[in-house]
Amino acid sequence: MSFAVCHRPRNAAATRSAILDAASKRFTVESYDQVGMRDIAKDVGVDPALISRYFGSKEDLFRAVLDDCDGKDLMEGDRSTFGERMADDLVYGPAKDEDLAWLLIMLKSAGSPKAAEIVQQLSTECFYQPFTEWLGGKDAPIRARILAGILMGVAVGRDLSGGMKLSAEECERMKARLAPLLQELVDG
Amino acid sequence: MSFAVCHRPRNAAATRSAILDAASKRFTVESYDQVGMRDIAKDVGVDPALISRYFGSKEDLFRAVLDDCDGKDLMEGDRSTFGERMADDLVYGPAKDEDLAWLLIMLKSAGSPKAAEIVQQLSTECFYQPFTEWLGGKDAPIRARILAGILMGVAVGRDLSGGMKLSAEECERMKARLAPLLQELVDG
DNA sequence: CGCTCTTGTCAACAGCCGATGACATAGCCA
DNA sequence: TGGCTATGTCATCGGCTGTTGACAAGAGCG
Repeated sequence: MSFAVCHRPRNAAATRSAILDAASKRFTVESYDQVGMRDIAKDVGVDPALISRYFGSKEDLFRAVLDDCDGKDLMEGDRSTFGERMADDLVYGPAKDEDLAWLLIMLKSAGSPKAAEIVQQLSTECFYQPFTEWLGGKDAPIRARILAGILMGVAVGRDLSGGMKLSAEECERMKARLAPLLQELVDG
Repeated sequence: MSFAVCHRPRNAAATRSAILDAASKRFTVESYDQVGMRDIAKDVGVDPALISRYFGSKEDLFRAVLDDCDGKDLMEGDRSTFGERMADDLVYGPAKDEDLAWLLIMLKSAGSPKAAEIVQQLSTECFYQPFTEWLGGKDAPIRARILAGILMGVAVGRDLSGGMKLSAEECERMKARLAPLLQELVDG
């Protein structure tokens, strides 16, 4: 009996990108420590050693992931519906959590000192600064921090309780409370 | 040359409590995965094996810590100054982080599946339920979740950036924005 | 074909962790 | 004093992780 394994065509750039993609997905869902090289490798269908070869170390891979996602997803929609959209993502997510990629990675990696240091180095330039500029107006840096905090915090609460555990009506009420709260911070 | 090491008197209850205390402090500052039995043992001045003996496993120790802190600290002050107090703790902490012990432990442990499961089991009974009752009024469960989320989220943001990195004046402005936001959620 | 560089795999290492069972010692009681 | 139990220590195991160097297989080219 023989199994024909489906090999991807040999292409360094493609597999590199596939690794980056798989790693990104893992890091948004699990903590830095929890994500193993072997997990990512299995996702891509590749030997773990290859990742080390391409990216050097786990830390470097993490850095590459952070460099890769620009964090602009949060700010691409209409300003006037920001609160509504985010409240929806938070309550009914993690369906469209791509918007929150940066925030979720920051969040999940807060536990590990190594990851936290990397995030600390990159978050300002890659996230807070553009987000602050997008916000604009009075106290923009402060509003940015509070907004990011709320989004992360509610996401934590959701994950910890295993999916928000609220009735359909309660979900709507939660959305109804969150949306204006967020929108007010966007508007200044 | 001989060093006279100061041994604590042999007392099971006292050392058990000392271990619990040290573990609690560790778990509020570092993530579940990051805290090692050897660290806690070193804090207390005890062999790591003793912890396993007293508490069974690391998971059981974590459970014991969670059972130990009742989470009532958040609710013991004056309701009308809740927003002010919490905003102060968040911006100028972690000086008085005892108030936030439950929240910080929940937060720090979100990364580890094992810890998250334990938190999930205990958080409702030991934290959310009393907090919700303390809040009272309309949509209390939802307001409790949002409040807990905001407190955790802003704390994450602070830790990640390494201590809020704001000027004295900006800190005051942040407090000024956070306090009413929190208070409004308390008042309903 | 034969050569060579790239792309990927395999086995193994060193380090850390939590947990275990055998051993040592302090303190109490007869 | 002699002994016994509670209390604490030590050495060690098995498992997991990131990383490394040696090896195998594919692809372009003369």
